[in-house]
Amino acid sequence: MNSFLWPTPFQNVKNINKHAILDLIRFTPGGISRVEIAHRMELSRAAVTTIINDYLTTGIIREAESRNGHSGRPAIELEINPAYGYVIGIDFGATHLNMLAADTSTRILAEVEVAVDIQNGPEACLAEANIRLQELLLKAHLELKDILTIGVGVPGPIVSEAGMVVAPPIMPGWDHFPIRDTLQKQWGCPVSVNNDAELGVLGEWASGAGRGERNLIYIKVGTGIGAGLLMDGQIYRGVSGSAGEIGHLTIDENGPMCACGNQGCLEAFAGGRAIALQAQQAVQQGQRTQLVEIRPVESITAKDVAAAARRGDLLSQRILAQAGAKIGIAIAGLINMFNPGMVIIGGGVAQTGDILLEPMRQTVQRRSLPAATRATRITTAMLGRRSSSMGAVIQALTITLHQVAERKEVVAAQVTP
Amino acid sequence: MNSFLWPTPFQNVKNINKHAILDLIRFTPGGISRVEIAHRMELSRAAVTTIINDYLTTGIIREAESRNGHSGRPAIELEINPAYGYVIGIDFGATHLNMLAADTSTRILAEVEVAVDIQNGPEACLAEANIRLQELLLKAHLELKDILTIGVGVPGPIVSEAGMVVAPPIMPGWDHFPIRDTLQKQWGCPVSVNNDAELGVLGEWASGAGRGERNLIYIKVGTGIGAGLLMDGQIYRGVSGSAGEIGHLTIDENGPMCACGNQGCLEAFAGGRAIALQAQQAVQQGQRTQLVEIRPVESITAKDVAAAARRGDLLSQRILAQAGAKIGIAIAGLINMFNPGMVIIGGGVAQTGDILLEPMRQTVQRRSLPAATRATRITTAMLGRRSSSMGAVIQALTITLHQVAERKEVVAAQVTP
DNA sequence: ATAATTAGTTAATTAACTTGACAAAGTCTT
DNA sequence: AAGACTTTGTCAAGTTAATTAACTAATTAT
Repeated sequence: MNSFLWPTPFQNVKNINKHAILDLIRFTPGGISRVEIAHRMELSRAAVTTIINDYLTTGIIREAESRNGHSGRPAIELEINPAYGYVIGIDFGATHLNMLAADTSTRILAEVEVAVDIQNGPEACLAEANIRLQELLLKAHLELKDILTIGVGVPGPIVSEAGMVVAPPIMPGWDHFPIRDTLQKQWGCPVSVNNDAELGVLGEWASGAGRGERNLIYIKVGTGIGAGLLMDGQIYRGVSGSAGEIGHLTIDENGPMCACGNQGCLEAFAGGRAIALQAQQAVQQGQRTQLVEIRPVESITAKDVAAAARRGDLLSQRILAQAGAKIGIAIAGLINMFNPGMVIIGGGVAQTGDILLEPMRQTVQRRSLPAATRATRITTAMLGRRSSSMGAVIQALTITLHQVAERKEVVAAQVTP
Repeated sequence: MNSFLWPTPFQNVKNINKHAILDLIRFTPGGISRVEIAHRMELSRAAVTTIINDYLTTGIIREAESRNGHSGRPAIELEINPAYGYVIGIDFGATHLNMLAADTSTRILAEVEVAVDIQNGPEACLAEANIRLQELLLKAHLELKDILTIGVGVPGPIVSEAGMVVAPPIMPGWDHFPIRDTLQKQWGCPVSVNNDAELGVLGEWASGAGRGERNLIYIKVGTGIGAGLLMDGQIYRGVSGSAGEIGHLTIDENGPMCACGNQGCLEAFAGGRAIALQAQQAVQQGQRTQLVEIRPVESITAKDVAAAARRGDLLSQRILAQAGAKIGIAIAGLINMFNPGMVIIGGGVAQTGDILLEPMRQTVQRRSLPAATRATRITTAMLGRRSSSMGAVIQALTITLHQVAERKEVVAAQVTP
């Protein structure tokens, strides 16, 4: 028997089984039958039947084709009804904006990705988001009134109750700006604002590389570096929402200055801006590289470095390899401390592939406890640049679907004979 | 509204409220009344009454004196009945063995502490534990048959279902030894084996410096260095039980060799054995220190260094300060990654006090994100060397009390008139 | 065609909880 | 000091989510 340990009294949540069954249906690819639900939840088939009938009448789930097993009556697979409604997932990166439109069954209907600098401040960025949302809706053949909920990700520490960021290192002008309230008023539907790395781990867990893994770390390597933590099946945020902020781990006390004010932070070694800066300095020093073609020197970006590295530019490859090794140090620490089942590397810089990942893996191997490393697989994000926006979709669906699940079914008035 | 997120179907646990109420009573100092329970659990007073009456008839709890508030009928405080029974908590350190006897209300009745080297292997250590248990029982005026459950802590990664350690870095000869089964046979009562740092965080949370804190890290600095993690009110072990094993974080790739085979591990800088080794080498090099008095040089221990430092020995102070700074690096990492509300420093070496702690605090301050550090208090263990054995007591009580709570109350047969 | 097997439903029962009334035990007001 | 007020705890009746056990439904195996 596993030991009990609920040091904190259980938060009062009604209809636990109803909600759990809904999630079981949502997150089981290919559908799941009533018996299987009963088995997995340790409930009677009768109990499952009544709950499922309730969901069927609301239209939130539907019966799919029955998959015939080996013998006996074939089971009817249950799945989320895609036609129930639609949601939007938005990811504000430091330099990009990614938007997805999805139906209730998490199928992507349309995507929009544009370059937007988050340093332009909240008003400009949210206005841009509004324009792009219209574009996305047009592509998906939807209207704003069809949208049930919108999930939003931003690259900074969130106070989720307030729907805003506090003291974000790479979002100047956004501190305490009421992101959720502004968008909710602008669009007239529920909006949920979350940290992008957190949404990344959610997205990869629900429909990416981390399916079924209860202890998962998603590392977003972009302009900033942050980690989203899924621990024992729950997203972990810490006491003030800044858990997983690994971008400002000190890697070398005598390292380069970081935007946060400290010295030798991981981000100052391996963040997108740091990679660009190193390349620019190398060009100015006259080192041999394909990057000299880019003018002015200050316009060289991490993307350029990645592209040059893929074309065989040695300097670019060396810069990325060094960045990978530094990230590896942080990951080794994460693995020793968290002992996760999987680490997923995502974000713009990570799309460089093995040039960054190979030195990273080597550093992890060399620096972490064999006992922990053996249990941990390290992969790249399956959803690529869509990890976080997909997480935002999942989050939006979670809100919508569980709200429906809470609603008591209105039974038609019975006429006494 | 907080977002739902139960990605994994809820584990089937019956009588959640019954168990939660029991824990609420256990972990509320000074008792708690029925109304207050109803309020905290969001249950009706009537529901609480029936559950409480059930517990009262089993004798697991009792009514204490009523505390009169301001007006109205005074509430009756409920508390665990100390006379319900007794448990034992045992902590195997690397060099010491600490045992506590406690009643059901966590009051300590007796303590035994002896020097035992864990390197003597399981048979010798468990035999020694048996001898000392008799001594403890004698002191507490108890007999073995009075003991309900025994909790045991060991300094290595545990497979809790199996009750044994796997690949422990500092427990030669213990790998896969059936600790729980051996002790259970030896003593004839349920035995629970857990990691010592894990028990440390439990002990400090329940009756030490970490009361009421849902996100807590306990760091045990002794021969080995390990952390126990309490996250969102639950002990976190990771996928293979090695979460919190910070002793083998790489601090400096070119640092001294560690017993684990890697180079520059935290333990190789700041563990008890490393501190002793540094002192021995300094003496051999003829450095000025009070430690020259100890002969042979090889017998100098970390305890000697701590004692000399307190007496003003500069070399010893420098060694400890350097160790503190290295531990600070690891703690800064923990704070950035976990964003805990509190970090508690315990274990033998930590009892040195400010000589170790001050440089540690400074390093943490310098190396971690202000946003996270501001939310984190850093303290020393309130229970001192008893953190883990107290945790073992708590764990033993958890098992016993919740077992009683599971039992259906046998209602006396009703006689129909 | 019949037996065996597995899936889902129905009706009766059970257990945990809520609701609302009420008794119990105090303080506060005049 | 008497009554008003307040708060705690209990009781009885009703509600709801679940179980149990029998039953129907739809398929494969013989």
